[in-house]
Amino acid sequence: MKPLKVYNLLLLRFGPQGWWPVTPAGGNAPVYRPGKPKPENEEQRQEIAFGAILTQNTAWGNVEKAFFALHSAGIRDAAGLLGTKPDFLRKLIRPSGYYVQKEKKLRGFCRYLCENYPAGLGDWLKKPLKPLRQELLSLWGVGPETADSILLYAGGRPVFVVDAYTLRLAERLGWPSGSYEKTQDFMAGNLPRSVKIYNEFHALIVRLAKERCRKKPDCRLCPLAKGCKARFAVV
DNA sequence: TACCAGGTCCTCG
DNA sequence: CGAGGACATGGT
Repeated sequence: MKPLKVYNLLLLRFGPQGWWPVTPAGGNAPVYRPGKPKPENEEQRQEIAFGAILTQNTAWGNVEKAFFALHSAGIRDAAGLLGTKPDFLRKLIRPSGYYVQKEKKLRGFCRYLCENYPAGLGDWLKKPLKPLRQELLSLWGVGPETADSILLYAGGRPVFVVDAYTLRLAERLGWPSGSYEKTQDFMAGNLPRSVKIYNEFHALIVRLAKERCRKKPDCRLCPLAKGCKARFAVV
């Protein structure tokens, strides 16, 4: 089964997912927003970048708790974050796990942003794609998935995001799955170069992986069962 | 209780 | 390179 077919089946079954969730003006928790695929302002772009770091190998619900604490403390952007002391910031983001590492990652990202792109993340993310991605990857704590999530969801750049779910699905469907890059190249090579599709597809894969294509897959009612190698698996 | 979650870094061989 | 371990909280 080809990627575009899978995309259409998932979209048919689940509908638009409204990624990436961001906190509305005045709110204190991120919400999904189907129909509005772009961040509306600089604050939201930065929140997406923070979320991309905080959600590393972590359940999103725990990231939401961290955002709630950050927002309750009045921290909504890089400048605010840089105004905190390490110990205090660690406490705020503690529910998201790996809080000693993540405090460093967030602060490092914010420091780099403020020092090199005072006009903001939106400005930074307009640079030419290839070197821009390399620049993100050069930051400590920003790996391929985090960089690509920032590029796609905060920057609206055409980069397909691969995650653990995508690799698992690729494996089960018989797509290239050995490494991040192999799966990413395959997806990019078999889909229109569309930010809309990259955005929605990744979100739909996460939805499918949580609902059906778990580590122990439950293939009953899976919209992809018909063309999948693992189709006989049941909880 | 044990396993898992929208990874990344470091160290070895 | 690539495999293996460390990093950590909260939900089921």
